[in-house]
Amino acid sequence: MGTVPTIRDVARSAGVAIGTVSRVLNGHKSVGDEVRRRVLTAVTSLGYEPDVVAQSMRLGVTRTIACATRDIAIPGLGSNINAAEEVLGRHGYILMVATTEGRTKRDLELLRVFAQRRVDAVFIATSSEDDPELNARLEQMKVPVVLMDRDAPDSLDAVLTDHRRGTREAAEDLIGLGHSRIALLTGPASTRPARERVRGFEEAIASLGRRRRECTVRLGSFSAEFGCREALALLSPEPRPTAIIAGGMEMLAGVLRAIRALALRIPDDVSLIAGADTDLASLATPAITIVRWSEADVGRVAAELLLERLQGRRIGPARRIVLPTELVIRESCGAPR
Amino acid sequence: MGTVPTIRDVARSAGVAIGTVSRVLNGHKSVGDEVRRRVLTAVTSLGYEPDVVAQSMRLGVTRTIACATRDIAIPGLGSNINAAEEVLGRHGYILMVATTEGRTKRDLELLRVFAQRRVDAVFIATSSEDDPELNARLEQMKVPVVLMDRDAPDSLDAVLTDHRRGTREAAEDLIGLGHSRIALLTGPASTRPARERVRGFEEAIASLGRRRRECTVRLGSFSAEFGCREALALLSPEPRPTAIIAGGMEMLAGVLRAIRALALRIPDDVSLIAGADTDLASLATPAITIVRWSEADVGRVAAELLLERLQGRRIGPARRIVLPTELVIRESCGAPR
DNA sequence: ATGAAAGCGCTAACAT
DNA sequence: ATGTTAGCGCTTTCAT
Repeated sequence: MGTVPTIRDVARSAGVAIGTVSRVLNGHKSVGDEVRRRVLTAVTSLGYEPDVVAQSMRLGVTRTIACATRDIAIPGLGSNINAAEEVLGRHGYILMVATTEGRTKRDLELLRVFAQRRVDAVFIATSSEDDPELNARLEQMKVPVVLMDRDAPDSLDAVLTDHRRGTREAAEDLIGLGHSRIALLTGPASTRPARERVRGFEEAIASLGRRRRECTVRLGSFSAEFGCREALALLSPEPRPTAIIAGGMEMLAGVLRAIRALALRIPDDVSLIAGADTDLASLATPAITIVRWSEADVGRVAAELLLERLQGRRIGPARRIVLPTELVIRESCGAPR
Repeated sequence: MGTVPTIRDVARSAGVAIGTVSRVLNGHKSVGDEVRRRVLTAVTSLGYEPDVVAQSMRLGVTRTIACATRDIAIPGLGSNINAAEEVLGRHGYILMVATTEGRTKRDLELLRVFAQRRVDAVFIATSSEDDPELNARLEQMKVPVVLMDRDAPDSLDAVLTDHRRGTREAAEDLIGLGHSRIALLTGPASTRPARERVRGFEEAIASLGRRRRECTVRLGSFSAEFGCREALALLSPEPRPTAIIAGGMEMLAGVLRAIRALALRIPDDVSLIAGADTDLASLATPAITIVRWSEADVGRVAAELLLERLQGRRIGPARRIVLPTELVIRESCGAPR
């Protein structure tokens, strides 16, 4: 038999009706011991595996969850997806992943693909929070959606990180050290992490009074390239910032490259605080002070929110869960010269 | 209408038969312009999205590809999956991902899940290549399988990396510098990358003559923890190795931690060469000499092999594609003291 | 306790 | 050019 066996083959081989096979496989009580045994024997001898596609069709659920992010290779995102996959997997769900490359068009395209594939839920870090069409489509989804580090549209569940507090504490630390020419580099204003970082930054530099004008904010992209380019532009001409906050998971590498290229010393020439706890941050010389949070927790919590919705344990309005950040002081900050 | 519209709803709304709707949607020529227009209007006004589950059931293909690896958060693996997802996505396939945590039991479990879900193909970096049951199941898969950096069972397509050459060149470089007490740290012998590194290493140290006995090989795990533990054990007692090759993508971080903990200097006290090109390797102080290869290429090539099989462009025997490595000399190696 | 049959949404073969 | 229908593999309702 060169073909994949179906429930019908099992039934024939066991000499029972297909309904009975189904009952055995799904653990229904009302099946005779002798019949059950025969069915199970047939199953193993044929190497039968139930067709999940057919089950999905019949049951109306796919036990599949979709996940869309900018790029899986970004340090923290792997941990995030890993963690989510782990809890989802324990409940029989499987993860479908796709990347958006930060293009809103691609978000829209993926939402459509996910709908067509009848996934049971989606979690997504959208490319932009202020695209009206994307927001509308997000709200029109027929399945639960959990936003990761995004808070619009606000009708959806979201798992957030307290970047505002993290950045505020980072800036306060720098100010405490005597800095006033501080630069914040982060992603596009259309994403919450960037906006929140700016808010936290502004809250902190308010204490600088009129000297706060010496501070700079550069928004644009979370990429290392952006970090490198902007740091280069910022640090080349005098007077240059005496401290930089690299607000994003990938950005540290870029900023570090710029600092090396200019042969600047940390923290003597420039103090540096990075977002995200990576091997690079902890093992760079000097070790880099960071705003730490757990992307694995984000993934885990997102998966749990999803499960609550899927299991009907929760039907109320959207929830937002804000996960904490922590400033980890290392050796990359000192007093300005 | 609170429910998801089906092709039947579209047909009713457009006043045609469902077969006609199907034909319009699938771009068959023999449909009148007027009718086509009516159908399309109905589709958009109802917000109809074809049910891919039903299509899969009917057509017998899911346009879904499964991917199993130890851990998505490992630096290179994200790039690998990213690249694969990108080429697969262009052809209408979507990726399902799952992690094995390096446990063979989990590989087996996933193979079964993938079979039940009727994925069209799978690519996998197995946890072990010498588990007879796993190998048997791999060969029994009814769909194309591509191995990533594994070469058993040999009836399957595989995309490999030339770790042997990479490690040989690394060791030769070290020997050229005057080292003879060289240690190689890498993963379990049940995986090809570890075995190949050992081969390359032994080829290189053969030139050492009887002094080759001073060299050490430690196999066990690709994890940073293993790297740290082994490096600690190796470097603590005298006489210690004068050079270490960290053979794995995650291992550099662990070895670096150990070296820091022992307050050793690179390259004065110990020379170091790492596998995989990470931000950490290029931005550490001193910058770390590495064996470079492209995980993104591995993912891309694997995806292309899969597509060839899926599109029937290839039916022959298994192919193995070996991707090159390159030794990138930086500042972490010097003459032994 | 078990069998028979309907039906999930779709495509393609067969009619007309 | 378009309508009708079988059937993909399964679960579940309805009989018996």
